[in-house]
Amino acid sequence: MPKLNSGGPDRKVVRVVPDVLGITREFDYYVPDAWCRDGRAERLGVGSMVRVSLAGRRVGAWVCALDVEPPQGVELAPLKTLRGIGPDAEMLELASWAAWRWANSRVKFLRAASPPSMLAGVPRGASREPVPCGPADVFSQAFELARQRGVAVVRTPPGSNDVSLALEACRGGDALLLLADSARARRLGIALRRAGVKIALGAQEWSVAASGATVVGTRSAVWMPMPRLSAVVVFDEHDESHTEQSTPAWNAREAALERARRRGVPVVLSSPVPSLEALRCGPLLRPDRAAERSGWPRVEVFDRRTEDPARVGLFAEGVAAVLRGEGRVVCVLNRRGRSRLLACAACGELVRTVDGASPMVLEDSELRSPDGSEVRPPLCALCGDTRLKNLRAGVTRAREELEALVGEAVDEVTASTVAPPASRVVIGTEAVLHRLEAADVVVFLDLDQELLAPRQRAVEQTMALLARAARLLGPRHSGGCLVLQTRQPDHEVVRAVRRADPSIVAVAERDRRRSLGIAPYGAQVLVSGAGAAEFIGALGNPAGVRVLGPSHDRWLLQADTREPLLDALEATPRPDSRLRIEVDPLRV
DNA sequence: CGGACAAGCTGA
DNA sequence: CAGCTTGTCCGG
Repeated sequence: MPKLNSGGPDRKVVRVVPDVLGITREFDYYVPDAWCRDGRAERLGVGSMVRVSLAGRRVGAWVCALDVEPPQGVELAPLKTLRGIGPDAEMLELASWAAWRWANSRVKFLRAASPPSMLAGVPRGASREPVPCGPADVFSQAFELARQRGVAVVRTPPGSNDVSLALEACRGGDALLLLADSARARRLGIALRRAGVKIALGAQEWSVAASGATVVGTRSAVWMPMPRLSAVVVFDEHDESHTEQSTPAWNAREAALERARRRGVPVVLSSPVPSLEALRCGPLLRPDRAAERSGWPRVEVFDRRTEDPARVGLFAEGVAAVLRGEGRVVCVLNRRGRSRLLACAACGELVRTVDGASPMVLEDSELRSPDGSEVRPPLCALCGDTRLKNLRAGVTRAREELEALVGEAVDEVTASTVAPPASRVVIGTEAVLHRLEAADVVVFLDLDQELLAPRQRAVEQTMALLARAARLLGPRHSGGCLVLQTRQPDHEVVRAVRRADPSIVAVAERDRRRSLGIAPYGAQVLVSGAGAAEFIGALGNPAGVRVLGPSHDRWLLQADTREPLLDALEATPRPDSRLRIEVDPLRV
């Protein structure tokens, strides 16, 4: 049978994915005869990166299949250039899955899985060095469980050592170690290298990873090649840094879980405050009560309701004594957004919705909830007094007050600050907790702002913030102190850190989210952008999917399970205008 | 994505 | 009906 379409008899034909956003199809090209003579055909394989001519222009492409049967009646073109090696078959498939999972282009994930600069080939991998065995502890138990069940969650006190868990993961093969920030990844990488583990640290060492190594890095490391992958650890799995902030807003924990499932290797998720998502994946291992307690700092709570309402300022009575002591003091005041917080000037009660979950603000002489569903006259729900006081003050104002209070210079740290703070006492937004390594006292000047933030995940985000503060403070015996200024001293978050028992929050949150049908007990997708209306129209009303909105030009899709929702998104044609689809949004 | 081409609008 | 805009299709 003559092959009219293959450019000649017995020509090798490969299938490629063009590196062009907006093209989802695959195309076939034949391998030029010259490549067969000079050995390039030998090097060509699934995952090779090439250049091809497509619709008259040169574009990059990934080879996704060899020796394919092209469709009849199509005149094939030759491959133009062999550029180097790229994502292997495993990662090509994972990228396809990720495209579905986060309702976005496969090309974006293939780019993430490609080397940062072209590589001709993979260096021969050295044989594995033996990794020293640690003592049988909670970490080895975690891996034993994970090997049986696929996934295990281990609750580690804040600031616990990454190295012993990492070494446990490296036993018996190459581990994928994902951390929430690059400084910590670098530190762990260096420690492992010292311990004799062959590692690839970050994307720059893509070729090392491809030759077989333990991979240490932040979220993007989940796309690194790992021919001998044997275990996965996600450190601080609850941390929002594991989620990419721009679209596609993929999450490294979820990607790692899927990658491990496909490879049949165990995953250990570690965190001082495990997410509900993690807790649903596998059994939880906890350190004993005494060990966990010793990992959290001492907590001091200032109940702001008990103060003279007429004189209540940013700093509680008595907190000054804590601030004037020795050592580094960090004050946290998140100033994000413009939302105000009102309290009764007579009794100190916060002005909030009936369910107590959100603050209400004064608009047109009426109190309104953030979603506008609740409106009432401007009086205190508890004592009926009409005098309401705005509790908000910005970081800059607070810094001046703080300087007056402690009688020394105070530096301010926000997300845009570059210079490291030099003063003993520092004030800032939560960015300050990311900027500093250690502190003796951390004061949350307005914990209620965090707890009452109009976000679905406000409670777990506050808990994560406190865990980060606890890391700065070090274990209990080091003498650090976590100070909380709040009008909700009985809130589950406050009880949880006081008792060093994150389960208190997990249980309360689990019940709340179950009853609301939100993640991880329900799937949510946020659709926005100029093309959103058109897209929602084209989506129609798929079975099991609830379409809410628009509110602020955004639609919220909800379903009991993720799969039918994602399948519906995949099947819906994209409009030409801008469209942002966020699966499992962190803020709704 | 970006080029090709078809269908639709405008002004003489 | 040339000359232009807008829309739809398709690429190997």
